Amino acid sequence: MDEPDTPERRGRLSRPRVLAAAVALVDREGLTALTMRRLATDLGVEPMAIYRYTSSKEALLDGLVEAFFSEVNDRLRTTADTDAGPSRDPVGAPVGILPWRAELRRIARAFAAVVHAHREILPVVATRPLAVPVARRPAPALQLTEHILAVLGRAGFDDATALTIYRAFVAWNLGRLLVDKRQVVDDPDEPDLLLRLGLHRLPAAEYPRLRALVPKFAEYDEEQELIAGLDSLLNRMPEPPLDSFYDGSAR
Amino acid sequence: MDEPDTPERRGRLSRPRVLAAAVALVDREGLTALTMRRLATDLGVEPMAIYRYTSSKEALLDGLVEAFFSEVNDRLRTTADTDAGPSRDPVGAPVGILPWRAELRRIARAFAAVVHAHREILPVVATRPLAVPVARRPAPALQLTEHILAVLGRAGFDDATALTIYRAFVAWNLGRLLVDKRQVVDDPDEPDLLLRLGLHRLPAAEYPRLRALVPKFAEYDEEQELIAGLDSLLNRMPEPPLDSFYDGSAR
DNA sequence: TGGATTAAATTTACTCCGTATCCTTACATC
DNA sequence: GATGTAAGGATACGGAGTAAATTTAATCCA
Repeated sequence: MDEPDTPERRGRLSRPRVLAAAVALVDREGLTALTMRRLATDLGVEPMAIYRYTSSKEALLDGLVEAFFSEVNDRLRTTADTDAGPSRDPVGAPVGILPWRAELRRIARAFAAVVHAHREILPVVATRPLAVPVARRPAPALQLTEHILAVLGRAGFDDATALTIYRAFVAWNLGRLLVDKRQVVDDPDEPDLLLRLGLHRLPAAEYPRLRALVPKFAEYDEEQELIAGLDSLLNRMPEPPLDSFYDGSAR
Repeated sequence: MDEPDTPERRGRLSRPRVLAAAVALVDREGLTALTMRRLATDLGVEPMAIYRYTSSKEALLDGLVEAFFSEVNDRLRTTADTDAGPSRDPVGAPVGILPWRAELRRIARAFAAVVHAHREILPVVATRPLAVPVARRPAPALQLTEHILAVLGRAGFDDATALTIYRAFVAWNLGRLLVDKRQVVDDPDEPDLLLRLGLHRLPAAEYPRLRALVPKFAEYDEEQELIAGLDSLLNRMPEPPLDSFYDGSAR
C-alpha cells in the first residue's frame, strides 16, 4: 500500500528461492533462527506469503533436506573422482565405471562435504526421516537411494544383501558425522585449554579416563576414520555371485 | 486457593519426578507434546513451577538424555550377560570380566533396548550432543563414556586407539538406530500393502529399484545387523599390544 | 509459642511463533 | 475493457517459553 511497487512485486518468490533463503539463514544463524517470520523478512515478504511454497514449517524442514540432497547429487555429478564421460543416471557421473566400493566411498565423501558446508543441517537430515515415510521423502533423497541401490544391483548383489549394505552405508555415514560434529569445547573464547574444555567440571576422581582423554577428543582425521570404517563394514559383506564385471578388485 | 490443600502441596515436585513425567509424556504422545505447559498439567502444577528443576526447555531435553543414559546404565548393572559378582564400577556389572569386544556388544544391546523402549527419544539422544559440550553432558552419559574408555584402557589400547574405537562404537550405534527407526510406511491403517507403503507415489520409471525393494525395507533382523556391523568395525582395529589378559580370544 | 527466614509454587504478563481466514493487487486471456 | 486467477498482504488468534513479582507453607530460632 506504501511500497512503490517495484518492478516485480509479483513473482519474487519461488520454491527454490525460498529454500535457498532458508538454507542461507540456517547457515548464518543456526536452526533456531529459522522461523517463518524471520525467513519472510529475509525474503522481503510477509510471513504468509511463504505458505504458497511450503505447506507448513515441518514441510520447510523437509525442504532443507531436499536442498541438502540436491547439493549432494550435484556434487556427485560434477566432481568425478575418475575420468569418465557423462551419463544418463541422474546421480553420479561415472555410472557403472567405478567399482561399487569406490562409488560408495565417493558418495560418502560428497555427503560429508555437504554436511560440513552447512553447519546446522545435520540434525535435520538425520532426524526428519524418522517422521517422513519413504514415499514422501524429497525427490533428491530418493534419487540418491535409487542410485545406490542401482550400483549395488549392477554389482550383482541380491536384493536382501543390497538392502543390508545400503542400511549399513547410511547408518555409518550418519553416525560418523553426528560424532564428528559433536561439540567438544565449552567456551571457545577461553585461551586456557583446560578451561576451554571445561575440564574443571569433570572431577578427576569420577572420570579419570575421560579427563585424561578429552583434550585429545578432536585430534583425529575425520575422513580417514570415515573411509576406514566404511571399508571394514563393506569388506565383510558377502561377495556378489557374479561380481567382478565392473569390479575386478574384489578383496 | 480452591484446592483442599491435599497432604503435600509443597514438595510434590523433584527433579526425578519432573524427568519421569517428561519421559512418560514423550513416550505416550511424542516429542511435540512435550511443552512446559503440558508437562506442568501432567504434574498437577503451574508451568513456572518446573523451572525450579530445569532452567529452560533445552535443559529439559538434556534431562531426557540424562534419564535415557540412567536407564542404559541401570540395565547394564542389572542384566549381566554373564555370571560374575558385583563390582565397584558405577556402570557394567561384570567389570574386567568380559573381554572388551563382548562388553561393547553388551552395551550396544542395552543402548538399543532403551531406545526401543522410548519411541521418540532417539532424535534427542542423537542430536543434543551437537549443542552440549562434553563437560556439560549429563552425568550418566559421562559415566557410560568413562566406562567404555576404562574397558578399552584395561584391554591395553593406547589413548589414540581407544578414542578411535570409542568414536566408531558410538557412531555405529547411533547410525544403526536412526536407520532402524526410520519410518517406512505411509498410512499404517491401509490394508493394501502397496498403498500402505505409498508405492503409487514412487513412479516406477524414475525409481525402479526403490519401488522393487521398498516392500522389503523392514524385513531384516535389527539386532543381527547391529552386532554384525559392530564386529566388523571392531575386528579391524589394531590389537592392543598387551591384550589377552582378560581377552584371550583375540580374533 | 511465635515471629523471621527461606523454599516451593502461583500469578501475571510479555514477546514471539505458526498459521487460518479474508482481502487486495496485478497480470493473462478473450 | 471485463473477468478470472495467482501472488502476496493484512489481520488476528491461540499457544509457546519464560521473566518478574507474589503468595503460601514449612523450618528454624527466640
